[in-house]
Amino acid sequence: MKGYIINDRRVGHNKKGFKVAPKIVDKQVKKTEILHAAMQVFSQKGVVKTKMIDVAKAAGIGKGTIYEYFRSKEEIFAEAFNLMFFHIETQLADLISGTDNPTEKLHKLIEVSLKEFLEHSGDMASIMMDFWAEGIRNKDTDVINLINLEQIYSEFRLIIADILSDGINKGVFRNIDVQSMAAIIIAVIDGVLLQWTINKNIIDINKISEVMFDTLINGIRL
Amino acid sequence: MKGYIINDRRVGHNKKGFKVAPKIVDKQVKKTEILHAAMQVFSQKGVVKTKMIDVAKAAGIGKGTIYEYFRSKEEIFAEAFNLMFFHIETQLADLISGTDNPTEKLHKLIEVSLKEFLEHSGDMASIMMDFWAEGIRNKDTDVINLINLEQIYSEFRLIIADILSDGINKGVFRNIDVQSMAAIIIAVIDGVLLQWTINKNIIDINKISEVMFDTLINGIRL
Amino acid sequence: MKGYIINDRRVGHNKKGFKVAPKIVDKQVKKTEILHAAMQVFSQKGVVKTKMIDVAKAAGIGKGTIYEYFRSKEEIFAEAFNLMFFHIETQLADLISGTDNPTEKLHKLIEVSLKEFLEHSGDMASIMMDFWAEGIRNKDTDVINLINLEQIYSEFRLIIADILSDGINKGVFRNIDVQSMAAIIIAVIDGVLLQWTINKNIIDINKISEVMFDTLINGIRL
Amino acid sequence: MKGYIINDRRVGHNKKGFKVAPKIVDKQVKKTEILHAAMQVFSQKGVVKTKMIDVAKAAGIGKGTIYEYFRSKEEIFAEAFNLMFFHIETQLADLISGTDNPTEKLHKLIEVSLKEFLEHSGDMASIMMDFWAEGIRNKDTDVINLINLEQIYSEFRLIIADILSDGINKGVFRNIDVQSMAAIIIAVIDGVLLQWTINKNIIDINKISEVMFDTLINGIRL
DNA sequence: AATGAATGAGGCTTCATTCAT
DNA sequence: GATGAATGAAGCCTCATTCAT
Repeated sequence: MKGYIINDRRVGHNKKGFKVAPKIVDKQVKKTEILHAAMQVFSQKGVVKTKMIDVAKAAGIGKGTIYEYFRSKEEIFAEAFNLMFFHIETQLADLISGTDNPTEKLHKLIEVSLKEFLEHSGDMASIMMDFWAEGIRNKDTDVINLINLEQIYSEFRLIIADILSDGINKGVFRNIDVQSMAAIIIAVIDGVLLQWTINKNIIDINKISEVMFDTLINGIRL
Repeated sequence: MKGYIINDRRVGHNKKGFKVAPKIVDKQVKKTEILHAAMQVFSQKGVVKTKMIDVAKAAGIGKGTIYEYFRSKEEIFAEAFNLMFFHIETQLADLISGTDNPTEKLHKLIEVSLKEFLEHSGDMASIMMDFWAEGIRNKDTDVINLINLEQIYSEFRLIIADILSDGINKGVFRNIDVQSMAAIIIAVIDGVLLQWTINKNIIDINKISEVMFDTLINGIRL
Repeated sequence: MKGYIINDRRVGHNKKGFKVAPKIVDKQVKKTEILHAAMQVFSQKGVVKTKMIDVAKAAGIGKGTIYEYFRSKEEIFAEAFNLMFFHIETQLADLISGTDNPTEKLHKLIEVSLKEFLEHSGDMASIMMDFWAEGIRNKDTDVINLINLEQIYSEFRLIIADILSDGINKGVFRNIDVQSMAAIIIAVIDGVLLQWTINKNIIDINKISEVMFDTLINGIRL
Repeated sequence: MKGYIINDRRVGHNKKGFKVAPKIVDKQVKKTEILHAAMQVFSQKGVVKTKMIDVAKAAGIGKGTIYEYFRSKEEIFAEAFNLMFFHIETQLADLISGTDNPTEKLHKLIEVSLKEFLEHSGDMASIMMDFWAEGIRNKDTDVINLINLEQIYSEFRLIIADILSDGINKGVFRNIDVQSMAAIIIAVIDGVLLQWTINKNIIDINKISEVMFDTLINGIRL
């Protein structure tokens, strides 16, 4: 984890040599406020259609003020992107750490990623889809330095691969290719979120979640 | 001759019956040419970053000429989108119709969608991801009338649900919820394509395809 | 009169020395056809909003064909403009020549210009207003060479001034400034046509025509 | 300082109560500045030929700045149009209110509308003609909502009809149709302005003004 | 530090005119 | 002669970013 969020709150020094930390903390707080406002707007209008003035209004500040905290629109996007995935990763790590049972971990993983996630933070799913779309689009441009979809997915795959390896070692799962299986599990989750984004009414997340877990476990258990 | 298409059904007659000499251009063919040029550019720069002038240059025509064939940038996008999914659907239908065995059908479905598809039309995957991203982004705007992601996904789900129902009836698959399972199968394919788009080197499509099919069949067979 | 319409139908010669008049007549005829088609469209859409393709369609010919007969859109406009005023001038001259009585002449002038004119060629009024508007707008541009609003108005004033002078000589009218009075009479007619163009329902041409003539005669009679 | 207007009521407060330093620009004043610049250009090039960049240059600002004050080119036109007629109406009302004598009122009306008006604001006449031409052309389009030539003329007719009715009641004018006469009086003024616009040298406004008033009074007095 | 007025590069689209057939 | 496909100059407008206050 690159530590995008919990990062360099450097302690500054004024001309007279005294330490001045508070100001910098304030800056960080306000930056996060703007970020949250931006995410709010992103989820409503999509990244491309979101204008700087929209973000400013949502944050209750002036348009120019944004540039005190971010270099560009792209940077806002990138930081929001990273903030979101940091949240998700943290949430997942927490839930998974609640048990030692690999099957249980997978169950939680799917449940949290789909059911809980959608029910409690539906908006987030929309933003994620949008970030994701934007991430794809920008895979060959400058933003590549700011948002690293590749790294994020690698990390997710690693987490899941670990669970699977653990399950295999414990004799719960059969000896599958954990790298591929990890990719597949992430794929299903992403794919379902996508379909849900397209039409929230047709996709019955509860049923799908259940069927997915059943099939998965049936498919990989020893 | 900037690649005009010459064909034989072009000699028109004016009101007085005299032969006239209209330019020998099949509008439909040229339209398709432009569409292919556009898709080429889309796959390289992404839809949003593709400018009309880019499409024009790629098609070897003038900027204004595009508007002889398309009303707007959005229309080009929508038609390219539909063209692509028409191709995919046709391809899938063809392959699936080659056998009566539901298991075999699923195998082909996955293989074509992933392995074959990527190997033989890698660019298409990139465009599809991009279209898809764009489709999500525009789900609440005017484009909704031109590209209907919702309908396309419904059709895909239907095709797969039919295979599954057939398998259940034939006693090959256990009695799963076919709607959910269909959504899940599509989800995996989409999700894997996504990861592949993000990093083509890490995702081993052959392995994944195999693991996916194994797990799926293991998971749903009676 | 510059003779815009009745002009140089030159007799051409082909390579072998034989006279070939017919072709040239045809050209003139077709040119006039296009002109009439153009005027039709002008009256419906206004000059600026009329596109070459509109004129072509109205004339039942191809877009490019227009350029066989006219150098530019502006030339079409100018020739249509002149054609129209030539018609009007001819009509007026005809009517006025029907009597020797100056009062009668003024009566006819007003009646033809307003009542008859509007009743029988309402469309023409619209075009005229539009031509006129366009003439004003282009008073400082190239078109000045093609349409000469200035000359046309001078000619109109001359016709009316002659009637007035005649009336003064005959002891029917008092000794007014005929130049000014001529300008005024034209002004009323133009101004009423304008108001009629703006709202055809409110302006009662019959009443106005009557009141105008009464007031005028009352105002200038000896 | 490109001609910013500085005034004293500009110190704003943000949510937290701190003073902020907004640019010292009175939006309304600047809007009017742009409007005047636009009218300047309109009078020189005509409305249609006036481009946004022309207006920007004339106002000494950037192209984009215009859009901070006006939604579109059409809106600039409409507001300039209304501003102009507001000026005229105000001027007329002022002058007419200076006396109770209907004859005197008509005299002033004509004199102001022609002589004074032209002498002191010659440019305005050109713009008015142009606005007017544009108003005619756009009588069937969207602009109808912004500039209402119809309503403006109705108001003018009403003002004049009132004067005439007053004169008739006072036994100064004979019992003419006031509606028609009002239309006619406006018509003469418009028509004379038109001819003056076409050729400023030939039209002797002083003489015409005098002749017009004489003839009118002669024509309508009891 | 905060602001929003100002800006101009850049994009889409229109349409008069050209020209190969 | 007739045609309409092709074109690109030109125009309106958007919006991220700058910067004076």
